[in-house]
Amino acid sequence: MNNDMKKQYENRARIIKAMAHPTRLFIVDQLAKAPQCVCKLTDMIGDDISTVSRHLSVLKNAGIISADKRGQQVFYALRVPCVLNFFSCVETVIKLNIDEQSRSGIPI
Amino acid sequence: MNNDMKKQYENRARIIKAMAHPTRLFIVDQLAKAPQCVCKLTDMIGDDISTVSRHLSVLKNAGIISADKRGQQVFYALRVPCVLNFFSCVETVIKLNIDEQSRSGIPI
DNA sequence: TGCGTATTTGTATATTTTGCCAAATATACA
DNA sequence: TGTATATTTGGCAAAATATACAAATACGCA
Repeated sequence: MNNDMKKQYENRARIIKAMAHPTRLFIVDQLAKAPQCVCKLTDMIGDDISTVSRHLSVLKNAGIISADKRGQQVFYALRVPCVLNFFSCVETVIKLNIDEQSRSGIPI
Repeated sequence: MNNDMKKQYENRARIIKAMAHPTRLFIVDQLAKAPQCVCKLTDMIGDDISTVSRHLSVLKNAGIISADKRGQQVFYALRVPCVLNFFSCVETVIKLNIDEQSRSGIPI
């Protein structure tokens, strides 16, 4: 693998890594419905607001969400809706795994 | 967020996390073309074979690829082709990021 | 200006992930 | 059986990530 290729895969991995956390997936799901402020998301998630803020900055740095300051509040919005397509594929994987498990789990 | 929801997002994150590494993205890309043995992938990647084997086991545990032993060799194959859809979306994000950067980078 | 609310950032700690070497395992074949 | 090849696994050190608390910052409003 040459250097350019390597960089390309690193860039891709950076985006996917930004999604690879339960809280951040939840955030993406919520922002798909409508932009939300940090406080509202924090209420829903239940972690410390500083933790939620950090998750938001990870998503923002990856370019997946955008921030919009309105008064004291910051509203985050989903910038790239196609990331929602990940979910259906992920569900497919999970379903396949469960099927396989039940198949191998029942001895004859 | 209740406990079931939390588990659901954890399960999803587990799958996505398995993809979130440059080497593993490369592997997925290669296996999309055809199943490959560990040694061939190791040649292409250039890391230690034990490292490649570990990456493969991460993908396998997530259910993204499958293993098939043929003689001394183990051939891995892509189990869920829909993960390839991730790439086009990721490229969209990267392109948007570059566009934005060039827009904000040029002062009037 | 001073206070209250919303958010981010500094810092410390705990946990997870990576990647290599060496050792173990599995298989083919002489 | 003994040897060579392919792969996985144990163990460890370095790096990255996650999380909370405290402190800093930003803003609106009295």
